[in-house]
This record gives sequence, structure tokens and C-alpha cells, in this order.
Amino acid sequence: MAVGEDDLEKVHQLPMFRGLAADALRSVVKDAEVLAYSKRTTIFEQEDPVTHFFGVLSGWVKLYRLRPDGSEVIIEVFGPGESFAEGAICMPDGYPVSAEMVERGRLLAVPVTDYIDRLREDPDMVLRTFASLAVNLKRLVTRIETASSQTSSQRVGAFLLHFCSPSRPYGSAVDVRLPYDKKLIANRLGMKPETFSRALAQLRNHGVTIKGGDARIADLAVLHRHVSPE
Amino acid sequence: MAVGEDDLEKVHQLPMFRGLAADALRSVVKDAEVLAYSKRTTIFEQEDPVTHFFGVLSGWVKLYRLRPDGSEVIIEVFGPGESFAEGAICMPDGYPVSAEMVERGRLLAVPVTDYIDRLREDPDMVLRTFASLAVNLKRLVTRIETASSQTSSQRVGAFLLHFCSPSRPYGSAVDVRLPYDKKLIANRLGMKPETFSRALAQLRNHGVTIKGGDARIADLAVLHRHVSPE
DNA sequence: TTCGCTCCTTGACGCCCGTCAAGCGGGTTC
DNA sequence: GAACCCGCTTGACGGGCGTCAAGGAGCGAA
Repeated sequence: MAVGEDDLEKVHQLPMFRGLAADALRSVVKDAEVLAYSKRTTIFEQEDPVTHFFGVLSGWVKLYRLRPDGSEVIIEVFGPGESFAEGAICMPDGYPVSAEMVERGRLLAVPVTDYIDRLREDPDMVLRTFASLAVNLKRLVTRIETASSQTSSQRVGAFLLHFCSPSRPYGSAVDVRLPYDKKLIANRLGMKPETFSRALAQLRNHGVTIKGGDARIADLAVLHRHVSPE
Repeated sequence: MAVGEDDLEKVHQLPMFRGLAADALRSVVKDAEVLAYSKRTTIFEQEDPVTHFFGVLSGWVKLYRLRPDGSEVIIEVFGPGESFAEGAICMPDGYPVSAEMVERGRLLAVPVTDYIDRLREDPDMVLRTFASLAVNLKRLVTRIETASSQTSSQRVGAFLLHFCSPSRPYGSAVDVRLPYDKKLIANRLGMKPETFSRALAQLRNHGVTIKGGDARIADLAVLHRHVSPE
């Protein structure tokens, strides 16, 4: 489906296209389309030839690697206003990961061949693409860092704090709605569901209470201190 | 120091510049320089403003994050023929990691401002840069996957196999020289030196013998089976 | 309502890995 | 040669996390 007027606004919010002049924006998405996916739809699989990269207009997408034993490792989860797979543009061996909707939603799908043509004549878009890529690159780096240096309850705490940003004044209480399944959060944080559940239980000692899919943080400062002590 | 004729050949081997016409290559490195570093020299620190990206002509470079508690997490180690920090070109907040020589060596340092100017008028170089970036991106993805799904001895085995490529016929014995300190390898693989040492001891059951900095793999197939069973 | 399903939680247990400590070999310095 | 440092190995121990298993809460279907 072509990009409608209402979608255009959301596309404009993607890091890659933010602040772009209206006509330039229209021109960029000329060849792109908006796709509505239901929950659990596969968007692409690892080693599929690279045909598009994507922006998330609504819903959540998980990127994961399938292990030989059938288990999956979540590499990253992307939500509204984020883009993914720009880094695959020049991957001759196909996507390095698989992508699947974890909640129904709408994606902007940009064909890479058209996009490469545009890059050839639009240096500004080149830099925008680099910048967008840099954001995702940085996320991977911090993912590696946290995975190998924090305990499970620290990672869960950091995850909660991440969804409070922009951070409120310290000392205040904040409500956070868990954006998707706990099982998925667990995998994304590199732990088993049981461990995630126990980590949440531990966080009660640091002022976090959980009720269903909602969390309340009694004191941001206290939680922050637990996540990165000195 | 400007790029000499002998270095030019090595620069030509970098993924980013491979197969480039001779005059184009010269033109690219016009603004770049070759730097000789001694062991343990800091190349840049995280959050430093981004001024260059680099190619490794000789020696080894570690990229790491410094944790608040003073410990360091190795993100990646780069050696001859590889490039790093191309992904930082458009990072307004500075490098996301620190870089340090782990063995004395020579680097090609490419100033980003000049390089961006070149990208504006050379679409071919844009795609080359994307491709080079894609290689490093993929490495991070597999790093995340292996870190969260393999035991320490499997990771060590995979590391050894990686340095045997292009892979010899299965069934043959192979000698591998460990490229740098065991302590560094351990950290790169996300484990403590003691665990690395024990992992090597375990690998003796799979046909791996260690003598100082040299390893001998009795049978690639056997080791491979241990690293990724089924 | 009851059944069945999925998601989540909690307990028991075991293993892997980090921590602390001792010991060993090789290199350098005096 | 002796003293020392450093990288590496090995042992003992404890804790965090995975595995297996049971049970509860929510929810749709009949």
C-alpha cells in the first residue's frame, strides 16, 4: 500500500527522515510502501536476499537469530519511530537475522535498489542513513556491554529505566507499562523467563512493584543506584 | 606520516578499498596518514569527538568500553586488513568505545571530514563504506549470539576454528598460533582468564593441545562438532 | 459455570563460571 | 646466582542462573 498522508507524518519522525523538507520526504517514500502485519508475521528470515529496510510506524518487531538447535536469540526489538535493517543494505549474503512482528503493526518498507539510486545523487541522505545506522550500532555495543557485566536484575532494572526516559526528577515515583511479553523481554535481556521473573521479585527490594504488565518505580534514584552502583 | 608506496598495497587490501583503481586509491588516501603505535597506546577514548576512522596495516587493536567500576569490556579486536570506527562517522556524541593497541603496529587514519566530502561526490565509495560497515555490524550480531548461547569452551573452540579459515579439509590436523594475549582473548570471549584456561583444558577432550601460544587441533571435524552440535 | 489453554510465578536442584588463593615457569634486573 | 614480576594454571568454594517441575491467574470457548 502506498504511503498515505497520515502515515507520512510518522515517517517524518523516523531518525533517518526527521527534519527533511516536505517535498524531499515525499520523494523519498515514492517507491516505499506501508505494510500492515498481524502478530507473529515473519517479515524476513536470515539469509534471505536483502530487498528492503524498514521503519516502524506502529507495533513491535523482534530481530533474532535462529540457532542450530532451534532456539532463538533476540538481537534487538524495535518499536514506533525506529528503523531497522538499514545496515543490511550492502550485505551480499542476505539479512544476518530474522525479523518477526511481536505485536500487530504497520511498517514502512523501503526497497533498497531504489534507495541506493537515491543515495547516488543525494549526499544529504547518505549522511542521514549513516546517522541512523550509528544509532543501531551503538545499541548493539551497549547490549554487549550490559550482557557481559550486569546481573539479571540489574539488566531488568536498566530496561525499566530505559522506558521512563526522558527521565523524571529523581525521587519521584513513575509508572511503566511493559511494552511486550515478559518472555520476550527476558530473551531480549539474555535470560530465561524464570530468571526474569525472579529478577523482578528481587527488584521489589529496590522499590519496584509489578502488577500484570504494569510496573511502578517508587524512587528512580534508588533503582538507578542498584543498576549502576558507583 | 603520509602513506608510502609499500603501505599503499596494504591499504588496497582493506575491504573498503579492495579492487579500487590505482588512481582512485591514491586520491582516497591523499588526506589520510599512516601512524606507527607502540603497544598499549591509546588511539581514542569513548566520547572523544570523532575525527578519524582507521584501517589496520599491522598489529592488533582492541575496542572496549570502560565500566563505571573501572573494569573493561572488550567489544571487538581488529587485526591486519580490517578497518574500524567507520560506523562512528556520523556519531555526534563521539566514539562509543575506546581503542588501544594491544601489539605495536601501524594504522591508516582517515580524517572523517575529508572523507565525508569525498562521499558527497563519490557514490561508489558510499557503497563500499556501507559494505565495510556491514561486515563489522555482522560481527557484533554473531558476538551477541554466541555470548548468550554457547558455553565458554564452545566459544574458545569457535575462536580457534575462526583462525583456521579458510577451513582445511575435515579430518586433517591444524596448527593455530594464538594472535594475542590469553587474557585478552578471554575478555574478548566474555570470560575471565581462569575460565579461559579451564576451557582450554576441557578442549583437550576434543583433540586440542596447547603449548604456550600455539594450539594444535587434531581433527577439525571433532572440534567443530563440539562447537555447534547438530 | 467448567474446561482448556497460555502466561507467569515459585520451588528444588545442579552446573557453570566468577572469586580467592596458591603454585609454577620464564623473563628481567641487580 | 637471587630476587622479583608477570602471565598462566589449578584447586576450593560460593553464587547466579538454567533446568525441571508444579501450581496459580487470566481468558476465551463451549
